Amino acid sequence: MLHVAQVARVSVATVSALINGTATVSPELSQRIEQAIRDIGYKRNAIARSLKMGTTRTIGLTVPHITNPFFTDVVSVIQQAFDRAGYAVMLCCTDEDLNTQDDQIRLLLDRMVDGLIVARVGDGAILKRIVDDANVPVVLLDRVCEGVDTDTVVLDNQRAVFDAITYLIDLGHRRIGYISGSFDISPMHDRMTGYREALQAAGLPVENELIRFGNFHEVDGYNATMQLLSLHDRPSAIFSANNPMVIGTMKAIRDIGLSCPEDISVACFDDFPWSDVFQPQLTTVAQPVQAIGEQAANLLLDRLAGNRDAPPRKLALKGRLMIRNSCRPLGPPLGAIAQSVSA
Amino acid sequence: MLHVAQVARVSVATVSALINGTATVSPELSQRIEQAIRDIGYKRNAIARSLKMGTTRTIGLTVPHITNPFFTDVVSVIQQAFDRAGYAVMLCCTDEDLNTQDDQIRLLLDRMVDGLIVARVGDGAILKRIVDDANVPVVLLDRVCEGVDTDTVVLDNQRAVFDAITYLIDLGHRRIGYISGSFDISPMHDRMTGYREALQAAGLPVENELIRFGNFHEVDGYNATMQLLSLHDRPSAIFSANNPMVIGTMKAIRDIGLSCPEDISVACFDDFPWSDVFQPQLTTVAQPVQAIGEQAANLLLDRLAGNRDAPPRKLALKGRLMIRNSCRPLGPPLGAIAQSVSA
DNA sequence: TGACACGATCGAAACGTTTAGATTAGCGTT
DNA sequence: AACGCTAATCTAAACGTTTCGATCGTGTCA
Repeated sequence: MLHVAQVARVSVATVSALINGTATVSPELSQRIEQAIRDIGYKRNAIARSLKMGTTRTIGLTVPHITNPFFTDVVSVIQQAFDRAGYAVMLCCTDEDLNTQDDQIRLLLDRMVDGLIVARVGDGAILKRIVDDANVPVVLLDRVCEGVDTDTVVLDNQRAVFDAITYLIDLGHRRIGYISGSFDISPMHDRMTGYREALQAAGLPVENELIRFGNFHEVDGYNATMQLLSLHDRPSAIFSANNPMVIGTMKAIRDIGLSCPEDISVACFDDFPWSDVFQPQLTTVAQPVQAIGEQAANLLLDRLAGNRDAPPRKLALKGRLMIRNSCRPLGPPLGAIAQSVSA
Repeated sequence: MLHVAQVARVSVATVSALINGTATVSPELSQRIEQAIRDIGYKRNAIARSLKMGTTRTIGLTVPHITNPFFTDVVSVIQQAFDRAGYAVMLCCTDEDLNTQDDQIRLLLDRMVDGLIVARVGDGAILKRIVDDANVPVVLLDRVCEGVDTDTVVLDNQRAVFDAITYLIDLGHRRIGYISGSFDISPMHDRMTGYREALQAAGLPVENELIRFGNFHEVDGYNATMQLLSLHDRPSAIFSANNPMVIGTMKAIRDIGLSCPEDISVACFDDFPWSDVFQPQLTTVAQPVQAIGEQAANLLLDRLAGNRDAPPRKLALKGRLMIRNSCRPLGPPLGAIAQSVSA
């Protein structure tokens, strides 16, 4: 900028005024400056600007795993929204790990992001401290957090799973296996509650041997399913609390020589683009990813626009049960059904 | 930092020296400073540091679409690699659009990223200018670019498609539909060449009516497939040049009342996690995503570590044909085969 | 005892912006 | 002709670091 000013024979202040439109500058000088900018190929240094202005026009986004299609979609929507608003997005993956997440958030705050969208954080206390320390607006995604009073976008997880399990019960299933993610984050807790309540509402027992825990990955779903399928009295249906784990479930079913839905029904949380193209077409709980991403972005953009003092806003969205053909009604001999379907 | 210095009754220079270990500071002062840092809750301002140092420890990464599972995986690998090295990653999605990509790269350069990984850029000239202007190391991914002489990681696209098409020919297919992405990026060009050469090597004609173009999205695959299937003499197999489009292909096949592989065989570029769990299990060309991501990250990290003057390195990796059951041999009546397979 | 090296600490300039406040010139009013 | 007003421009301080060179004891050696 100094260089531009010298070439245009003006002061840096005038150059700055022209670039930012913060003051009127005469036509002659404007032209000289613009010419100099073009000649030199000058680009404003955003770092210096950030230092002076105290704002980076960058936000931080942390998700557990970008390969989970739910988060992939949400990241995509959020990225687009901030792109439109002229913000850059720094993306971090926490790998479902608390320490990693902690590090990531610190990394982002060190870089002076203007705001933070955090999906699925583990520990309320740490987050709370971080949020309080750095005076930066935070939006929590897919997670409520005790003691952290900030904008939040979540799904009504409990209700969604309640509906899905009730659907299975209505089909005639009595022993329904449930594969949960680790319990220290609220969605997993709520989903499990939905499972229990659906069983109880139908007068069915909640049996611990039917409940397994995994760490969200495919391999965890695989192992959990293997355990469920080798039970003395194995379940007739399995519900997986997230998407990567259901891949493991399907692989385990295949490896053990069973098939879905003939031998065992499967449903899971989170829809994905392929679900209605391949067989079996998985019955899923679809989250409104577009809305979730947009709402989260809007909440943060609103804070960034200056609306700092509004009370925390908590948005709860509804999931939708996408009924396909991976769950079969219990009762009639299977052969007949399969025939008539494939005809 | 000034505040810390005042509280510890030392100069800012000493605080800086202690924090960075750039000079020895006596035990007493060290202790006073550390205490002050703790008391105040001081965090070094990375922006100010970046301004002074001329380095942000941040890299820019642009991909066409993060929802394409190939790019999702690559992004994930790259993110992890840079995370380990203490770099943050700014992610941009170009939406397969040239102007968008241009804007994104400018945005990233304005923010003084230390390096850039660009996947699938469209126009060589623009990129070249940008790369030359900003004196920043660039790694090209999934794309060679005429006139831009920089580190590159690509797949041997031509060979990979050649092998896939040859596989279909060996199965007895003679009329093989091909759905390409738009032609102005090198992978699409090379893949098409692989298609043509495989046909020619087998003495088969290259028929234009069997070749369709789309813009990488599901809907494009859908439309292209609809056209192919309504041909007077429709193809017995379809190869889709990318992954999202093949979803459209499968949906079109379903909507038109056909089934795969019974009525039509399907194969595509890019593997995805679900491909061997659901039916039909899609035959795909799998890219070594892990290796691609790691190599790209390593190339850039090496430049960032100071190795600026080494000549551009071009890495070409090999794809792998994952043969599953979405392509059937032509000839014998289908019933018998399906029976024996499902038994 | 003086010269000198060395280790610890500090002062101040620099990175490239923004911006408050000072300065200047031009112009109409009285 | 003196005055004040406005618009255009400039000067210089600030943002929070890093780092070069200066300063100041202190101990060592001749």
